[in-house]
Amino acid sequence: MVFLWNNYKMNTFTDILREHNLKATPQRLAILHIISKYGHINIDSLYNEIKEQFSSISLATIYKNINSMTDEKLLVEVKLPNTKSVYEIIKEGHAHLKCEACGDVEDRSIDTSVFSKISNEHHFKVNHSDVILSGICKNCQ
Amino acid sequence: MVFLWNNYKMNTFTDILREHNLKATPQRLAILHIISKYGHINIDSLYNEIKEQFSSISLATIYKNINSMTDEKLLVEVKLPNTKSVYEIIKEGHAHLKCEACGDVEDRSIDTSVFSKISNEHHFKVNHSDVILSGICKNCQ
DNA sequence: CTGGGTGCAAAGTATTTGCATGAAC
DNA sequence: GTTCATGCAAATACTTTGCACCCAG
Repeated sequence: MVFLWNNYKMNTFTDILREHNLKATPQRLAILHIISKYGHINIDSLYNEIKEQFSSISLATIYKNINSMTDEKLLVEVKLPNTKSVYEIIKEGHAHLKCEACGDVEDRSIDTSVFSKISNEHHFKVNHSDVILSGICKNCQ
Repeated sequence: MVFLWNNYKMNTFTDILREHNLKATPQRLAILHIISKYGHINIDSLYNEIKEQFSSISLATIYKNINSMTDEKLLVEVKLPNTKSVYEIIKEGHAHLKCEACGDVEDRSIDTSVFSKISNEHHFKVNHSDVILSGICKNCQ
């Protein structure tokens, strides 16, 4: 699914924001657009990219919005080893493959049966899983 | 394996530090002792606990040591959702179960075949895995 | 119109750095 | 004796907050 900077998708993000009790401001739409363009992004890169459209946007606005969207479960923070966190639009169960050479992060679907197994064996009710595999990607090998 | 504050174990940590090109200072031995006592700990708790033995220890010393021991692959940082990172002595493949109610973090061994599968299918050479399952632990249910 | 959002500047937190002294080996 | 570690204070980096103004609904 590719998100484009057009009316159809802007309306989609508008709707999504409203469903999450957030007003659809141009800054928020731009944040969502950029995140969906890259899949996941860190605060600094997001700030740099969004400044091209909103030259006077404040870093505080970025932080406030990332936090409110995260609180409303629209975004999720992915904490990565040896790098800054990235943020992405929430979606279900996938692993992150982080290349230690080029820094690139890919999403991969994952068989979650291991987790339900742990869940059952240890009577631990799993609500959310974070799986990050660090290594060397295909291109860098 | 239980680590105790006795000569045997202190010598062990002394050796481990030297094997990692680090001098075995009392502060470092205390840090390792405390980490092994709890399994994993965040910077603030570590600082508070270590002050009981070294009342004048500096936070900078904690940071420097955690960083050097992490650089030398003696410790590893575990980044957790919605909480500060904890540090633990490096050991192989285990998942972290983090209780969203009481905040406790448990280690569980994990079947890594899923990861080798991803590895093979996507030609990604996995060096390290971080698996964090967030949910509700047995006691808090 | 009303409530929430934005941008700025300032305040907080967290982490790192420089340097003189001191300890490990 | 050398080299590296410690502890302090200062610097830097990162994130949040307060407030006046503004815009989405």
